[in-house]
Parts: sequence; C-alpha cells; structure tokens
Amino acid sequence: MANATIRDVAKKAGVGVGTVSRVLNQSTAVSAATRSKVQTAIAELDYTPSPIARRLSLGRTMTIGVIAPFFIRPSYVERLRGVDVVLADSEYDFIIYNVETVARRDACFHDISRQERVDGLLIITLPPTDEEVARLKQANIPAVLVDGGHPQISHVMIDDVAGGYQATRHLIDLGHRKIGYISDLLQESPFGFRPVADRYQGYRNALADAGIEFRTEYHRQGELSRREASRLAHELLTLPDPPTAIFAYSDTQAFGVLRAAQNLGLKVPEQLSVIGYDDIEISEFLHLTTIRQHLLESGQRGAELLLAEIIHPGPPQEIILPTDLVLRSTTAPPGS
Amino acid sequence: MANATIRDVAKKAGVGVGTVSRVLNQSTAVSAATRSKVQTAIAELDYTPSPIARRLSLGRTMTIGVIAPFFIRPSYVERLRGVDVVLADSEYDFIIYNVETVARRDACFHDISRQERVDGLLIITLPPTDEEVARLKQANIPAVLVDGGHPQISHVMIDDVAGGYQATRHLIDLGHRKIGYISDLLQESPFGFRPVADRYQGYRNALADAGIEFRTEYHRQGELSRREASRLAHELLTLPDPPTAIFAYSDTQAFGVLRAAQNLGLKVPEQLSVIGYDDIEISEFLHLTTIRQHLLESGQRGAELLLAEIIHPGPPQEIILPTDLVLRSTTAPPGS
DNA sequence: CTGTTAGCGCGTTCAC
DNA sequence: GTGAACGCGCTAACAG
Repeated sequence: MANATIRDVAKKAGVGVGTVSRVLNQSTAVSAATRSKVQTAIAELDYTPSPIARRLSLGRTMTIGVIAPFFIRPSYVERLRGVDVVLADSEYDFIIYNVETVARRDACFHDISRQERVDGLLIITLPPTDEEVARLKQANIPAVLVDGGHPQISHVMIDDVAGGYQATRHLIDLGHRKIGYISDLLQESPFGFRPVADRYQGYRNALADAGIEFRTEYHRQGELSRREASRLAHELLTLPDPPTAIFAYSDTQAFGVLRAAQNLGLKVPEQLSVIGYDDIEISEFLHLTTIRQHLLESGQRGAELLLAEIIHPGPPQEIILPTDLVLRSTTAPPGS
Repeated sequence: MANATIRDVAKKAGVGVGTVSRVLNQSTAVSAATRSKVQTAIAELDYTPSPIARRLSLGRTMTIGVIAPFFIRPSYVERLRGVDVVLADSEYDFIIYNVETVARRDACFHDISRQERVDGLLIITLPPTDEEVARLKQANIPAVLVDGGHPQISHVMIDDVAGGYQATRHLIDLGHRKIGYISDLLQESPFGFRPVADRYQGYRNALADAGIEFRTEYHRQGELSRREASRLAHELLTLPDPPTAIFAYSDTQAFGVLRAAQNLGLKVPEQLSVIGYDDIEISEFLHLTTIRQHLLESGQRGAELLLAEIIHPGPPQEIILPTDLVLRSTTAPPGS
C-alpha cells in the first residue's frame, strides 16, 4: 500500500486538491463543513504530505546545514546539542557537515553555495573567508556563525578576551605575579581560530592592567595535546625564574601542566597554581579550576538567530556570551 | 541570477532535456560529440542539478536517518563519526534524530515510518520493539542496528559478553578471587540496553569458568554516574570481606571506584585493582586499565551495511566486533 | 542515438 | 468558498 497522496484525500473527501492544501496550510478561507470533511479523510487515509514534494513546490528545502569540526573536540558536541534543542522543535531538519580538513571545508562551502541544499547555514568555529561570505550573500543563503565573528554575518561568540582576562585576573588576585601561559599555536591554527588570539589578548590585558610586565619566556605555544602541553610546562617550570602559576588555553592542556608538575615533584596548588579553560567533563573530577563557556547556549542562540533570519532577513546581529570562573582546587596564593 | 535549470542547459547546448539528463547520469547512450557540447554548456552555466527535484522524480530521498541518544555520552559521538566517514563519501546526506527520552524515541519512529523522509535508518543503541520493526518492514524502509541486536534486522554489535568476560578474566589471571562488579541498573535501563545484561553475563561466565562462586553482595547496581559508583564502591570496600578487585561497567564508574578507594586510603593497584570499560579519552591520562570497544568501526560497518541493503535488500546480517584489553596501571596481583 | 512528453506530489493563481 | 490547471526541476518511457 503506497502512501496516500493529496489527490486521494481530495477524492475521498469529494473536494479538489486545492482545498485539501488549504486546510493543510491553515488557510482560513475554508468553510467549517468542508474542513472537517477533509480532516476526516486525512485521518482515515493516515495521510501525511510528502516533504520532498512540498520542498520542490515551495522552493525551500526545509533543512538547515550545520558545518563544524565536530569530532575534534567534545565542546563541539555540546554546541551541536544546543542547536538540536532549538531545531528539534522547529519544522526544520538539519544535516551535519563534518569538516576536519581545510580541503573539505572548502569543498563544503563550494557545494552548499551552488546547490540548493539548505535554507540556512550554521557555521561553528570555522571563520569563512571574505570570498566565501560574498558567495553566501550572492547565493542568498542566510548564515550565522557560532564561536566566530564576521562583520557581515550574524554571530554569537563567547567573549574569549574576557575569559582569558578572567583566568589571568584570578591568578593575579591570588597574589601571583609570575604567570605563565600555554596556548595553542597563534599563527598556524589550521582554520585561523579566533579564540586563540583572543584568550591571549585577555592574558596580556590582565597583566597590563595589573602593572605586570609581560615576559616572552613565560608564553609557550604548541599543538593542542596533553603531551605537548606537558613538555611546554616542563620548559616553563625549569626556567631559572619559573612562574608560580600557569594558565592553559584548554583543560586538556592544563592536564598536561598538571602532569609536568607531578613529574617535577611540585605540589598543586601549594607550589604551582593551574587554571584551564573549557570545563570539560573530567575537569570536575580532577578538581581543576577553569573557565566555563556557555556552549550549549551558544548553539541555541545561534540556531534561534538563524531561524529568525530565515523568516525576515535583517542586518547582522551580534550576541556575546560571558564566561564563568569555576573555582576548584588547583589554584591558591603562591607559596601557600 | 536564479540558478540554471536543466532546461537552460538543454537550450544552450541545443539539445533536449533528456539528453542532458543522460549525460548527468552517466548513461552510455550518448555520442561523444553531443556529450561534450552538453558538458561545456553545464560548465558555462555553472549548473548543478537540484537535489530536491531529483528526489521527487526518483522517489528516493537520498538521505539516511541516524537515530541515537548521542549527547548522553561521548561514545555515541565516536560511533557517529564512523557513520560520517562512510556517508560523507556517498551521495547520501544524513540527518540526526537525537533521542534522549522514550517519548521522543516513539515519536521519532512513528514519524519516520509514516513519512517518506529517509531511504534508510541507522539505529544506534536503541533497540526497537517488535512492533516498530514490523512497521519499518511494512513501510519498506531498510534499517540496521548499531550496538543492538534484533533477529530480523541487520546489526553490528560489540561482543559485550566477551568484553565482560575479558575484564573479569584479566582480574582472575592476576590472581584475584574476590571480584566485585559495579554495573548500570540491570532492570530499569530506560531503553532496555543490551550491553548491561551482556557484560554482567560475561562477568558471571568468567567467574563460573574459573570455579569462583558468585557472591550477590559483590554485585552492585546503580545509576550511571561517577558519584553513585563511588557510593557503591564504598559499600563494597567496607564489607566485612571486601573484594580485592572491582570491575566497573564503564570508565566513568571506574573513576568513582578510584575516588572511593582514595577516600578509604586504599592504594591502587597494590590494595585494590580496578578495571573499567569504554576507554574514553581521559582514561589514558588516569592510567586506567580498561576494555576498549571499536566504536568508530562499528559506526562505519553499520553505515556500510545499510548502504548495501538499500541497493539490494537481503537477509539480515550480523557483524560482531571484538573488544580489546587495554593494560594500564590500575590492575595488579592482589596484595602486591 | 536523441527529442518529446508524461508524471513525481504539492502549492498557488484564476476563474467560477 | 472552491475546483481546475499550471509549474517547481528532474527522470524515464516512448517515439523517431
């Protein structure tokens, strides 16, 4: 038994297909009598309109694309979850474009802007180039950025400058003056992630505001892994005048710092304070003081923005989400 | 400038739309001359066929649905990633149905089997009821289960009985005779997860094979959280005759056990051996001995199975993936 | 080999 | 208020 079509319903109800379509779409111009006739016919046939036919006719795909490097890190999943929360209750489906390489990212953008696959695009973390933005505009497909900014596109970002400031400031407030920073590679980040530069900026600002001079040797950059962070921390801690506190760009890296301290026999937080960034799941277990981002919320807000923009296009909006300091047991006054 | 249609291409190339369609679909019955004419026209117009129109005409949606409780635990993300690996290179899109409650799961199944939304369904972890299976069969939509089994549906499962056996056996081989097991709730698992029963069975089998009597008081069940596991472990370890080793249903719970041991001043692995299950990211950092599942591969194999089944439907297949023992530093001979 | 035509299922004028 | 006809862009079957 093939699925019933709108024609079957029309026939069964003794009306035209136009009328059926009208009751389906809440058009008011239908008499109560015929409306109920149609509705019972629909019920009897267990009829559901075909989404694909609907899309073709409407010229809208009713799906929104989410493009992101989801599987690199858990935080993307959390953002995606926020997106899901919003979209699940909408009439939109969403399809995921997982992008783990620059090549694939380009292919993805190219594809999307040419084909009519999505009604809107949610771009997580991967800042589009000006050219890509232009192409999206021209193809007239609404887009919003989550965790990334662009003057011509609506975006919701986390205030990473403030987050970096907050972390550093916390250390300063505890009395630290010698504060190391271990970050992701500032230059070579594959997609040019903004947060890398922003958190660093926050670190610098906090130092400056407190009248603490920035020391080049206290800033180490490396690939985003625990192992590498551990190596970097070891360098920092074996300096002639080592820092008494270390701020790590991510919790993962903070764990590397913890490991290095352990290897050197340094007690945390008595002899070394450590603060991370992200508040991933395991951080609570390890009592890591860290900066929490409102990841789920950022996904939600992004999806809401996009939905709104699909309805009425407007000027680019900007939403900035704050960060929270999560106080646990890896930070304390120096030499306590 | 609206996107070019097949008609525009036909006109520009001076041929009929049928011919254009033929070169698009690799039909061999086209002369080299006209084919190249068409291809240049396509290139000049930057033409891409409309997926939606194609779908309507074909009667296929070219998308496959993936339904799973993704965001509850990281392991789902890993499976999903495997799915993505396979589907990204296919012509299928995939859309995710995130299911976190039984109600939503039912709604999801209902929806999918009625509407023509997907060409195939990948169901992760959520075993469908017989009625749901029947409905899928009737709606003629291919489905495969990942991390779940059903006699009438192709599935790829991880051999959790063997995994539970492997974990327990490892402890026995080290010389332990008093082995506790902390598991998820056997009865009340919301969706009736199979792994819960299977790992328990593996535990029992290993015990039996080694001639060790099962002791009820050594088996504790509780909700899947570190906190609860910690509480349970505390109970176990304060028994008059406490176990010398504990097998935990998940790494998360194993961390709870570790915490309990720490609180009681028990040295791991000298005074207590602990083995987990999953090998989540942080486990390596914490040196947890555990059982690793081939999660990504299970997603891949599932997607491959589904794709194959969409092409030629056949009898249900079964793929069983082994588990690996990952030896680290939380297990040792008793009293070592 | 290739042009033409009839659907795919629905939304939407346009007359009645 | 309501039915009939047309079009969305493409594929497939049928002539030629």
